[in-house]
Amino acid sequence: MGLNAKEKPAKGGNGQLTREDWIEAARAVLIASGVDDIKVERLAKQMKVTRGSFYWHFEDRKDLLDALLDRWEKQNRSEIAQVKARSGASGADLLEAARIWLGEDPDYPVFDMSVRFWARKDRAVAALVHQIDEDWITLLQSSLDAKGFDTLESLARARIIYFHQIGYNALAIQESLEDRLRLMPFYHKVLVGEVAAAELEKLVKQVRNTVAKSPRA
Amino acid sequence: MGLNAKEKPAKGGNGQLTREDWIEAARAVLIASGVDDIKVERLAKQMKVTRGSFYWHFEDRKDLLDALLDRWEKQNRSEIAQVKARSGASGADLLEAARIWLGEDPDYPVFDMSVRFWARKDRAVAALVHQIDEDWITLLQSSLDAKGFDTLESLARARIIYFHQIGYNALAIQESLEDRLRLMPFYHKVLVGEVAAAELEKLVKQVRNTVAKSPRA
DNA sequence: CCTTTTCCAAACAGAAGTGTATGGAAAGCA
DNA sequence: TGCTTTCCATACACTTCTGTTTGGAAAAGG
Repeated sequence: MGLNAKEKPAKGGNGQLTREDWIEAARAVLIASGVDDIKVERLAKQMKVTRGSFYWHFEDRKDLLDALLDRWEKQNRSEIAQVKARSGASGADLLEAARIWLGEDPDYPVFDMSVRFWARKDRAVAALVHQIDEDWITLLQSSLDAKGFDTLESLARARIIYFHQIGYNALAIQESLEDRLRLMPFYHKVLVGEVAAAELEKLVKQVRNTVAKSPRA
Repeated sequence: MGLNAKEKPAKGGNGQLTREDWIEAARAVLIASGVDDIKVERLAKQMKVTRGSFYWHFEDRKDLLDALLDRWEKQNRSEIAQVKARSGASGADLLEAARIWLGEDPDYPVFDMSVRFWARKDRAVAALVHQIDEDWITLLQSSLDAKGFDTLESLARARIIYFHQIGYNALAIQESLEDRLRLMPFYHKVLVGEVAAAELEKLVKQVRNTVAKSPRA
């Protein structure tokens, strides 16, 4: 019920559907209601074609899901790389991570959670997710190491930061960005143990700009 | 595939199946693979009866799911009440919460996450989950208030603690209890800002006992 | 012992979904 | 223009799931 009517015709340029079109539609369903609701038949109906089209672009349903997972992996690796790249000797990695988690793709948190839940039913997905998690935590830990914490405390703090973010995504909290930004100084104080008022101020402004450019639905 | 063979006959005492038997089986499936995999037919096959039995005990599939959700709610409310009850003027609420989250039911975290994901497809579930979350956070915040933090910082800390726990559950991390207990002093230091070595030591012992009594599968 | 309940089996009706085989239009190329 | 490749429609076979109906065995009550 709801969006069974006319979606955007999309159609990758001319009148034809591309592989990407299918993946994008599947991603939307994954975000909206989870892997199990990704049905070839529904997607076809939604895109106003028959399943014949799908089975030309894809081997089978699993082929589509693999492509979707691949997308998630690429996005995460890209983000990790961005954080690594943008944080030089300044040691501002945490703020860079915050920028990613707060701004960018508005419905990425839900996408992420959907993949995490999907992982419970698929060993391969689970392995990939776990690997990405390790990379994130290691990145955060090394950043905290550079700040002077000893190894074990760095690990504890890195995990708190990362788990907190995942937990926040899991709760799918609907709060205004302003409310969340208001709490950020406290978050930073607790998690990193210092204030860094100037850098925080800069971050908040940047996040506001990013969000302004990609308004919510 | 896998557990299609002979489960425990269960059968609530004599040879008959009870409503609880069905709910328990459904809970197992929910934990293993999510709501969408709770199928009347599969449950019946697993319990070696026909669906005729199910439709005698339950109105329909939704009736079963409602019962399952009710179970989750009761368990959470009970836990919140326990934490409230056991923490008197000592202000040790956080450690009480930790005891609950670490010890008790070994696969509760997964149960919890399953419900959270289920909430994405069902407004009623979402509302209930959100309400429980609010209760937990409020409880934690009031505890931190009592420790002397001002209101806004208490909220930030409460959320970090709670989100961290949920995030930990979401990642479904397979680490030994020992490893996690080893990090606890750091967690406590970061999240609460003090050490409390004595109380922590007591908690760790109690958790070990609790787990020893209910061994993992 | 006879009659209700209680609990489940069996069979029916129907929806929704996957994958395959085949044909056909329309664009691309020669 | 004729041929081939690209992309999709149509139809078929099969599986899985829900919910209903009806009947029957077996315990419970009288």
